Amino acid sequence: MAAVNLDAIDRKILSILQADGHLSNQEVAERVNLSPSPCLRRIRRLEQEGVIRGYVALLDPQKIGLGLLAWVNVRLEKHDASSPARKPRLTPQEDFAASVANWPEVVACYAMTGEMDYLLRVHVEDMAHFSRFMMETLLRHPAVLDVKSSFALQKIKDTTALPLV
Amino acid sequence: MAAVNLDAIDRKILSILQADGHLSNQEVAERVNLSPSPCLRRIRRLEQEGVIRGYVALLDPQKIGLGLLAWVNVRLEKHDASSPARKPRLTPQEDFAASVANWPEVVACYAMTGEMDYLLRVHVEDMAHFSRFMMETLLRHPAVLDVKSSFALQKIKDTTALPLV
DNA sequence: CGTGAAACATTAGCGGC
DNA sequence: GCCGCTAATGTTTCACG
Repeated sequence: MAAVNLDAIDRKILSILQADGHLSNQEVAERVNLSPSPCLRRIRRLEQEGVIRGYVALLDPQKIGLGLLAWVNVRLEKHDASSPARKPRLTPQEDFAASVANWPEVVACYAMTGEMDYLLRVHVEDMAHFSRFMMETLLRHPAVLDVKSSFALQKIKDTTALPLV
Repeated sequence: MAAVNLDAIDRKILSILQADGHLSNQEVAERVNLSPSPCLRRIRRLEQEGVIRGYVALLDPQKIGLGLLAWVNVRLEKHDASSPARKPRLTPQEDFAASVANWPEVVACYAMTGEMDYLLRVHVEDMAHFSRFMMETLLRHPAVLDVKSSFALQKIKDTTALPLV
């Protein structure tokens, strides 16, 4: 969980693989001025330490028909401890988190500071689908008290590449 | 830009590569019950059509010392058209977008509906770094009128895999 | 860390359904 | 059109210096 020590070559490897995860080890080795085997050893080490969480293909939402991107702020009911006949199996938080895991249109969900409890990133086809998701899924969830939605008008920047400190 | 026609095998390939972009073509071919060459031809076609935008390595923010994740809502000054001595080179929107591209701690930025104009996702080491980013960079930007920040307390879900409709 | 060799993967051409 | 075979080329990976 704690931060890992990285030297300059490690950081260079990470920044290369953040930009293109499909480069061959040989290509990466060339760019960091190493021969293939030590470069591969570093990459495997970074994978095992969990610095590299994995490799993925990124898709274009428009091209697969997901034309609408929304952020939804969600507030949950406060766990009412005044009259619990018996202890519920799940807190509202646990119940909500478990549901979010099964909603594919929700690609990200964070518990947040501030007025609202959760921030969700939601990809859907269009406003009709968003409306259905809200009415039939999110607002029907027993733990959900209140929601506020905003919609993306324009993407200025969106990268999976983290700054290397 | 428009959505692309995908058959069941294309969707299966995409869902496999969204989960693991490092699988060999042979492995993918096996899982979709195709021999390697037609599978590779499909993957190359999906890449060329832009359905697959690219392949990347995902890093663990904690492991590289990025312990704080913030969302920042930004409101820009309204372009004052009442007394322009001469036309400025950039609108406040263009000016802000150009700056965001150069701030590595801002990994995502969307123009949004609602009260605030932009939503930024910001990865930094800790609150001291966040404070410096705000004071010395974001709030000093001439186009920025007003900001509101929230901080991630807990990650419930965060995936790059989009739902395949 | 680098070298070399075996094992493995990618990819283009061609024939068949 | 889309599939699958084959064969040449390129890549990964490991033992060893």
